[in-house]
Amino acid sequence: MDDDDFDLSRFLPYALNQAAEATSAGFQKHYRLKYGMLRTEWRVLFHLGRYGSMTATRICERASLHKTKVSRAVHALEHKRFLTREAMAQDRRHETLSLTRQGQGVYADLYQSAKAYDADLGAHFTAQERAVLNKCLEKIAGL
Amino acid sequence: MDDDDFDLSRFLPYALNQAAEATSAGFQKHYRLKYGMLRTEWRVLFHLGRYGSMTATRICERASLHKTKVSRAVHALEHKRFLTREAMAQDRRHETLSLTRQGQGVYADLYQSAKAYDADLGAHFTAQERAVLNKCLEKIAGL
DNA sequence: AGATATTAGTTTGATTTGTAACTAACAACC
DNA sequence: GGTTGTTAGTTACAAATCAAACTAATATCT
Repeated sequence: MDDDDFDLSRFLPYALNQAAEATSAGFQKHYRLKYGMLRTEWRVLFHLGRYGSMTATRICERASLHKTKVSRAVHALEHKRFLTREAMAQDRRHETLSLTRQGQGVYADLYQSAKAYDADLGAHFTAQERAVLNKCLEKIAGL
Repeated sequence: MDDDDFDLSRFLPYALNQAAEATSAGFQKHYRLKYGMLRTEWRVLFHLGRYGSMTATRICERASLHKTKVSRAVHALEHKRFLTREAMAQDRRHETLSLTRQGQGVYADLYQSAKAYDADLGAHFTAQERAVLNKCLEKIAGL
């Protein structure tokens, strides 16, 4: 093909995926090896741990996850006894999900790992670069 | 948990995945609907189209893809008659992969789509932001 | 030459994901 | 009070992915 001004490593969908893969692979060790959790499970756990009890649908919205994915993650976390569910009185279709004591412990642990991992990654950039990066990613995610 | 200085949307593995998801979903339409291709297939096609004939292993290295994924993508592309393979004379384990005329046409088409899509995305940022973003992503991908 | 080790790529079976159809609880309307 | 519609969450089946074992070609070492 004739022009040379387009490099695959600069094509955003590609570059973002490569970067996401690289960082995810690194963080996976923490939740996968130690607790046998999957990516979606970790996300659900984190949402509940960080933002408090909420319903599955709310997690779907917040995390842009499909409800089947969340449904399965919730079952897995329940099976590991990291969370419990309780149907709401006024509308029994809704189930409030809450971390158990154990789940909170796991969250606290992973939360520390996440902070440390993020700090490691952040060390490669200046505060300004980091700010721009965050802003761009936020904007892109909201498209 | 006690501190509030850690937001999930600022945790790099998470933020990168969200951004990658968002952009990938948008671009998928071009190769999936039109040509029935999967993500890995598109990547393989693009590598061959942009950087010329090469062996499967070389694509694995360049794209950080596992060989089974590439193997399947190559079979799929071959079946669609977008590429051909030819064993090298000096070492018949190596197969040189090359796009067919048809494959080149598909590449040319998707290449245009990619450029246009990337330009659309880029319109949301200043040149400087874009430069920082590229630099950061490149650095992260190489960790 | 013959045994052992590497390398390119493929295949297989288990895990994970995606899509779409489904159930159950509620709401609204007549 | 029954039909119709909507929403929360689940289940079932197909498609995609991952890990590990495998085949075949070559290289190495004696």
